[in-house]
Amino acid sequence: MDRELLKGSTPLLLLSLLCEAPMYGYQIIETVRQRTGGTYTLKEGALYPALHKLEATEFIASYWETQENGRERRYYAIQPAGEAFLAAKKKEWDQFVDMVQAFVGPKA
Amino acid sequence: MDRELLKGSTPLLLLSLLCEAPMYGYQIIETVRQRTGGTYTLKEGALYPALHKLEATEFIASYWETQENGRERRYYAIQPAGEAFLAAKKKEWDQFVDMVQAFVGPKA
DNA sequence: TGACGGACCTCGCTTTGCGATGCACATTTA
DNA sequence: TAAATGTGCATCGCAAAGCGAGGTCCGTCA
Repeated sequence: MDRELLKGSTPLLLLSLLCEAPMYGYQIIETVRQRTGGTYTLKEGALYPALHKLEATEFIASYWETQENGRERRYYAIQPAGEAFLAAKKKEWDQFVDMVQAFVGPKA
Repeated sequence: MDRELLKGSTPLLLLSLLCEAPMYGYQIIETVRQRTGGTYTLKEGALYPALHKLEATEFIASYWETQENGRERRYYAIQPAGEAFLAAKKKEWDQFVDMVQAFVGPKA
């Protein structure tokens, strides 16, 4: 998968996922990898900065949770502002797809 | 339109357009602007470098043509290798759209 | 003890679009 | 005739974002 295509779609993916349930970083990577059958492996160098940026703008919030074995995980949960932003981003995404498809033709 | 989304889709757009007919730079910009109803204005700073790169890899070829009034235009035409590349890119694009839609849900 | 995997993160590089700017010449308008 | 607009090419420095690589800590299991 051409990485350049991914640019800009990461926040959309992240917010969509977190809209289902709060998740922690490693879990997000694994979920994406599994759901795409391995075609898309979200990289840590892309994930964490994106997550932190989303948190800085208060579209998501994070909290640490301790597991039974004593280890910690940082969970991220979507916030109301994040849901609104997600809705807007999704609209933009649909427009974008329509636009490109107007040039390359619809999916074969 | 979020410019980050555009990244990576420019070669796809360009090759798709040139697959219809040879075009010159300014014409490409105008065509895109008109077909999208103004929502997407391809910028010169994005267009020319992309065009030149496509030419360097021999996916497209260029030639100068003199108009009746004496002015010159640089036309770009798709090459066989470019058509093959376009087909591959389009497949990748379809996959990409499917992938994202698997997360955000289908178009409303 | 040592390897593996879970889990967090950062840093420098590259790519790419954008905004600004520049140049040259034709046509239109004041 | 002079100025403004439009056509047409192009480059430069900047910002954003993904990537690869690297780093740290800790639990588990052989």
